[in-house]
Amino acid sequence: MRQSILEKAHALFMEQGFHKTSLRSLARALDCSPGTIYLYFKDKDELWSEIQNRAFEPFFQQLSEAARSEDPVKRLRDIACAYVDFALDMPQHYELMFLQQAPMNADQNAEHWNNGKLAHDLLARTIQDCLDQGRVAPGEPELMTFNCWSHVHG
Amino acid sequence: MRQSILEKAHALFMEQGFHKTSLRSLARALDCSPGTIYLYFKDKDELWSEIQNRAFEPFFQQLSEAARSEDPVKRLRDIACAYVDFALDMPQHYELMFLQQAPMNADQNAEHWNNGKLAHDLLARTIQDCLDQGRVAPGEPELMTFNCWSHVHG
DNA sequence: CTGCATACTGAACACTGTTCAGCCACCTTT
DNA sequence: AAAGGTGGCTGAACAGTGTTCAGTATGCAG
Repeated sequence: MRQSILEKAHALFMEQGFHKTSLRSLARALDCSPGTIYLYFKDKDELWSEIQNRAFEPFFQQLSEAARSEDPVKRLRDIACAYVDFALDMPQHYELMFLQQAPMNADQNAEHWNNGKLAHDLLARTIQDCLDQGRVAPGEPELMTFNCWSHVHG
Repeated sequence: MRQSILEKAHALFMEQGFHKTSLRSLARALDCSPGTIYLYFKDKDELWSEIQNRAFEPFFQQLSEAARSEDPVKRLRDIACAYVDFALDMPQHYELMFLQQAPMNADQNAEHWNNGKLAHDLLARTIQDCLDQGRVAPGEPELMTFNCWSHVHG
């Protein structure tokens, strides 16, 4: 049941966005009552977080597969390419991850952010390596991570 | 009246965000009925757009004042500085403009986007000038505009 | 005093997320 | 076979939302 809720919700969120998808219509699409959803997710937000977090999983996987090279600079470049490839190859996933502006307010710093954080850490680590080897101009690592992130993202 | 709606809405949106601010509570804060708001704005979204667009006004002004230099490269740098200064000096405004993720879905390509577009154009023009003078590595102008934007933004 | 705009009201509609008493099928235990 | 739990699910109910619209008040022309 939990699984089928996740799948239907994924589909509906994707095609209608977060706010225009009501739990009632989701329940109707699943042939169950609205209350049922609350047996598996405490919130609409929690359901959303779960789905969004799952969307990050293949993303993170693709990024880490790309980051195999020994040379940290090349690794950085590979990650960037993987990032863009992912965004272009699976636009639905990408949209789900980022463009869908939704709650986020509640738990931007919460534990649900797993896979997103993993990806961020991967990038941060690579950059740190570059710095350690003196391969790029030195600077505040966290700041550079963000810079790279938003640079590729834009 | 229209003006006082805008002001109160601005305040409430800012301190509570878009979704947690109901038109009813806004009406209560203004000592008027919910219907009154609909005499001046056709939508909650339109009210929001209006406010967000107004928030861009001083931003654009600060940016264009910074962009006085003859040298396009220096101009580019000045714009970037002005951008960051604005974000740091007036964090409420900045938050209202960007971090508040709200409708946007409806009319991302609509006419309301005036001041935001002005700022974007200013940046695009400056970059074009840099290119024309061969002062930076050549590339797709629109893409570079976005790159710069997100780079400074991040 | 009458007519006519204008500015506003507030009840009503069709939704929303969320809760909770109660139901029903299943699995012990007696 | 009867009694008692127990977990999964229901659907009515609550409090709130954005939005609409018939109706009211106010002030200004003729």
